[in-house]
Order: sequence, then C-alpha cells, then structure tokens
Amino acid sequence: MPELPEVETTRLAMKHYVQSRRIEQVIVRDGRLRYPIAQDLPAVLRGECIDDVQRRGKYLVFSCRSGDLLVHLGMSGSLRVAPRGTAPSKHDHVDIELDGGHCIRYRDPRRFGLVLWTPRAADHELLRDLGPEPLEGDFNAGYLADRARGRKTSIKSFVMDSRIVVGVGNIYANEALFLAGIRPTCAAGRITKIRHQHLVRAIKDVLRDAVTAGGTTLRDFASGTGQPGYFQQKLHVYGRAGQPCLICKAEIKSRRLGQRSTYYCPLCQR
DNA sequence: CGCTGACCCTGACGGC
DNA sequence: TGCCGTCAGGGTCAGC
Repeated sequence: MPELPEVETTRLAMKHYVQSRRIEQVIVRDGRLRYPIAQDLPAVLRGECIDDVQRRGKYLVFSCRSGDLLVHLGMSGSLRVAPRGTAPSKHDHVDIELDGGHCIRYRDPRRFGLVLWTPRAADHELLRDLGPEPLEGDFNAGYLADRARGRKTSIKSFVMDSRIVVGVGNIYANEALFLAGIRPTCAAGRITKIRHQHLVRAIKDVLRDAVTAGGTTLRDFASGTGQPGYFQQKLHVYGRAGQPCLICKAEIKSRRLGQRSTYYCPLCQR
C-alpha cells in the first residue's frame, strides 16, 4: 500500500493526535508480523510519552522518552486514530491506547509490516543502510549518476532500491519515469547525466504532488483520520495499460520487471 | 559485488 | 454460487 507520500500523510495525521501523549496501554491481538512482535512490547511501552512522529523512507518513528517505536506498513498496513473502546475489526493487530481518549490502531491484512521498540531508530540495522531522502538536497543528479555507474539493472529497479534512494515504490517509480521520458527497462548505468537530472526532478515533483494530494488511494489506503488520497486522479501510466497516453495518445504498455508491474508510454519514453 | 527469482501473507477480482 | 488463477502500493534471502 504505502509509498513515501502515503507514509508521510499517515505521519502528519498521527502527529496531530499523538504528540505529547502518554501511552497507557498496548494491546497486541496478533503479533505475527514480518518480525514477531516482542512479548514484552506492552510492558515496555506503558507509561512512555510520545515526543514526536518522524519518518525515514517508508518507516515511521514514534520517538519516546526512552526509545523509539519503529513501524513499517509493508504492503497492506495502515495506522488509524480511533476513539478508545471502538470495536476492532479483522486484521486490527495492535492498539496503542493514549491518555486523552484516543488510540492508535495498527491494521495489516498481509502482515508484511513491523512494529518494534529500539533504543535509537537511526542506529537500527533496518535504517542504517538506507539511501538519502528523495526530497532532500543530497538526492541529486550527481549522486544518482555516481551510484548508477556500471550498473546493468533496469533504471526502474534501481530507483526502487532503498539503498539508492528511499520511499520510491512501484507507483511513483512508474510515474517519475514517465515524467522524465525514460523507458523503465533502460540500464541504469547507461543513463546520461542530463537524464539523471530529469529523473531526479521528476521523482521530487511526483512525490511532492502526491504528498499534497494526501497520497494515492487504489484500494484501501486512507490517512490516519480515514481520509482517502486523491493522487490516483493524476496518474499518467500506473494501472493504465491499453489506455491512451494522456500526452500523445499512444497505447500505454505494461510488462513485468523485477516481479513488479511496469507501465510506460512507448512514444514518450525512450 | 550484482542480479534474478522465490518467498512471506491475505484478500479482491475476473473467468468459467 | 463457487472454484481457480492472478494480482496487489514492501522487503529479504539464497543461489548463481
């Protein structure tokens, strides 16, 4: 489900409700996630005060007084703020009950996500080898061209690699490559410097626009308050196989690349 | 080291 | 109505 814009949308909603709140109780209904939830998580979290909610790539970090709660939403995860006492539905695996009457509810049908406590999220091995944030200045054409040198993998798989740059998932990789006019199958190492510039700009533009739109709602994404995103109305190629290109009217093609559905315009992208 | 494909899990959808 | 195959926004790992 969530790429950077959806995680950022979730972060903003969480921050509004949870900042400076104290955790009164944690209920784990099903801890069988990507890594099983630690047995002592409820005891460890009880009494902690949430100082801030940050994001690193697609990870959410709830920074507390004596450590960080690290959350990843995987493919199908979501966080909602609900009034305490609301009946949980299927796949609502964790409730974090706060003072003030709200609770953070973690839902994840496919259970590819994770919820774990760590002393300092920034030092955790899951975050240690991540690439730069796409909306920061250190993600630029010089950096990307440098990392791409000699690489034979497709440019699409390359920009979806979180060691290269974080937060760019399948939807936005497809969209950014369209905006940059680059065929997804191009070898990363054979992209010219000027095209790296176009690609960096396209990634930043598409992610910023999607954050502004509140993310993309394809099936069930909703922000922490239940609002859907609206970026799906702006998609140029993702999910549009067989339909005309919005720019040149050519038929949008699709194929599989690195196990992921890939969409492109055969005329606009070379 | 870099690349490919299998795998983790549940649910939705289309075809028959 | 039900059964079956396919696909889904993420990431890890083994094997070559």
